[in-house]
Amino acid sequence: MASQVARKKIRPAVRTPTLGRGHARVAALKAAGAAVFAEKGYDAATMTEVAAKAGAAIGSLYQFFPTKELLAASLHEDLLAELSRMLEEVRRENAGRPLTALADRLFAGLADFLLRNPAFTALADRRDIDRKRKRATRAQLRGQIAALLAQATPPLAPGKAETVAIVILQLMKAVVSLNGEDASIRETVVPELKRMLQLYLESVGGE
Amino acid sequence: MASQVARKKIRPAVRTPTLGRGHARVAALKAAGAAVFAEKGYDAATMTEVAAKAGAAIGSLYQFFPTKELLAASLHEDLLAELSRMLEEVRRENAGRPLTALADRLFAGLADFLLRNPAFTALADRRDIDRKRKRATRAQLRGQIAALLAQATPPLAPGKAETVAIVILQLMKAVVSLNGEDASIRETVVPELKRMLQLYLESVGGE
Amino acid sequence: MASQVARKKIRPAVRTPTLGRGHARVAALKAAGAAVFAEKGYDAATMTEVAAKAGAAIGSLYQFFPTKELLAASLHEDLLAELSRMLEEVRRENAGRPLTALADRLFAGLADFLLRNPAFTALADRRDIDRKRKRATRAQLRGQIAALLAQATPPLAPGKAETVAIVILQLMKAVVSLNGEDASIRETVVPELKRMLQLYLESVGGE
Amino acid sequence: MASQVARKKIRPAVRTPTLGRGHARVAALKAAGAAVFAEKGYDAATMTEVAAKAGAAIGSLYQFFPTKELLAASLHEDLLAELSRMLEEVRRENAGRPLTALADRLFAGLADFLLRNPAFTALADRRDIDRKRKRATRAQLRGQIAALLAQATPPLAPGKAETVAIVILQLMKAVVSLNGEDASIRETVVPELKRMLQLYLESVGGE
DNA sequence: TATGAATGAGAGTTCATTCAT
DNA sequence: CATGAATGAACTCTCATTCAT
Repeated sequence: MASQVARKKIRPAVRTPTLGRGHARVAALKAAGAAVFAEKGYDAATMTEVAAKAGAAIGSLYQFFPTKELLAASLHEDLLAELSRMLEEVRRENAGRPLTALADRLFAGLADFLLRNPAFTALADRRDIDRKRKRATRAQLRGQIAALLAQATPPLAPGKAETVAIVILQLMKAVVSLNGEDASIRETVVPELKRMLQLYLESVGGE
Repeated sequence: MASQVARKKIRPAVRTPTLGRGHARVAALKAAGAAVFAEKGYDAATMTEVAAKAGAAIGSLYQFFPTKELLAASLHEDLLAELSRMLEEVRRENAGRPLTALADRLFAGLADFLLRNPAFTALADRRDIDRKRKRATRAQLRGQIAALLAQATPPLAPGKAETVAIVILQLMKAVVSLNGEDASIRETVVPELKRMLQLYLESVGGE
Repeated sequence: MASQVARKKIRPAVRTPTLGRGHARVAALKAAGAAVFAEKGYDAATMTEVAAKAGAAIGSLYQFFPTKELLAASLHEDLLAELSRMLEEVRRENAGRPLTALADRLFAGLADFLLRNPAFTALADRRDIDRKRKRATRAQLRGQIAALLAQATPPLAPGKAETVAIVILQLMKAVVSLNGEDASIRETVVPELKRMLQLYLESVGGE
Repeated sequence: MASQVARKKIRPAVRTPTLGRGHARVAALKAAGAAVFAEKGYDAATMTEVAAKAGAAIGSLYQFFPTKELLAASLHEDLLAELSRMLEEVRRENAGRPLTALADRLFAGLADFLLRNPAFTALADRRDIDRKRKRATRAQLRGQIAALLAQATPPLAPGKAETVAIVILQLMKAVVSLNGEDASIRETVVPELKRMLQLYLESVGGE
């Protein structure tokens, strides 16, 4: 066969299946990937384990995701899109409400999303992704949240909205990271974080 | 990479050198380890690279740290000890001051420590360390901070102090994670996080 | 890459299509195969790439050529046949002419053929084909060329003709291999090789 | 361990052993590499087979030759150097002799070298090496042979010497390629090729 | 018959760890 | 103790080939 050597690498891309059965496969592979990445983190995750968990042969996995990196990227994109949809929905349903109410809803939505998709955290925190991509991704997320916050009544100034978006995102990470703790700690601290945010927002919104 | 298997596991203990020369060696190895772990993360770090960066032979590294895991643990312990010393110092020098002042000083100290010791974050966040060890470590850190906060004037209730300690720690992580961002973002958001904390502490301390 | 193993080996035979459509398919596949083999060599060539270049599905390629080996063999045969036709034509049109004129014509014909069919070289040089097949193929080619040379005026002795055929063939390879070189080199050296051959033939023919 | 992923690839280089026993290993590995490359060609050769033939573990092979490519390159360089030494020796010992004698000696030396080092042919003919490297290598070889020829009595004009060098080299390839043939063929044709060269050189030298 | 998904042996390569010198 | 060579399991990825649709 062709040299096993690293060949030209013509920028391989995720292959979209053309046949029906392929779609199910791809879905299973993605699910398995998400599970493994979530459990072990990107580095410690193994393509072999992903394939096994999906009940597929290793070659099948590679048919659709030509590299581990691409599998991760694809997963990340999917999750990002879902998150984006969720944010848009929150925006639609809560436009015009006061800032604190907005933040409450947003907080709940984010927490729900992150808890249901632990792979997102694992993939977003990777230290070895393209700086640009990382930056772009964050900018998009922040932008969307800022836009959401800007629709409060009274409205937040755009610059302020961006800052507040970042603050909220950071608090979200805190909430998520508390997930590894005892329930008693979680149940004590999470409400405090929320309360802290509310205090902060009141001070911000009243400006 | 899915942990390269540890072939055998007899004798798991960091060897403490007896001679002065040994101490220098160990120090160099630790410094190199910290640098590499900080730069690449635990998984992607390589024992070979650590040894090389320390100007030592790979065998020499293993003489003192029989396992990658043990090197990380040793490093982590060292940093924890240093952090502990720092916290104790803050406590000594600020006992009796109001809560907000305490928090300010603590915040500054923590930020300084974490920025000077990026390896700490890399090692503390590892997903694959002994759950127990992790828990114990956190408990110790939180306890120390809680003790510090309990010495405010007026004093915080012990239970409350523990909660606040966690909140502060989480905010610290946020500050640290903002380090990868543009300076402009950092300079806008970090003060806001501080302000948020102050608002929170005022509400807590006034109880 | 150390031949990817042929899993099973039942039914090894090129399927000949019955319909017109099939013929077009096969032709496209062969053309693609020739192109890929010529560009990358047998080992580095990929069945997938061949199919892609032919605009066919991989399954379609295997329908007609159950093995990479068989595709190569089929191609090789085709080219050999074409070469044979060409030699026959040269023989017909030049019978009775002096040896040097014959050689000139032969040289031109061979060069033209090899330059138009780079796959021939790629396939003929394979180190891993059946020794017997290789030998037989060469014998045929040499025989045909010897027969051609034997028709010169004055005629060459049969044994001598065989030897001269080999010499000519070797010189042809040289000409072909010079194709990767700068034009200036090619244009200087190729005429010299021809001149050398003429000198040699004069010495041979005058015996 | 560190990501199994293709990392930065900091231009790895062949490692020279520092300890005595390493030298023996490296020699064995090179010998095995030469044997396998010669037998199967670069593509079909396997690092595993090379290691096995050297009686070494695969990791040992990679300790000194971080890639298959580098092993091949190192081997090629060695052989080139040996060839170069041989040519220099021929030059030293035959300066001033007539062109035909020179060529005779050169021919014998080259044939001997190539027959003793079949890996050279396998490695020099690789289709996938850097065009520049290939060109440079050939230029060097030709230059050295041309220099040798220029020392004939009477001397060859430099431009002509370069051309003749190429002609000789091409004839050498022919000789080598005849090695796969029956002894009877080889013994008939090789002398003819030599005779052809002599005729050519007489015509060239007499200009 | 055409299509493309599925398969899995095998290739190149890495790195934690051991051990002779 | 120091050194660096030796080891080999495990990893990512490829591709000839098969087979369900």
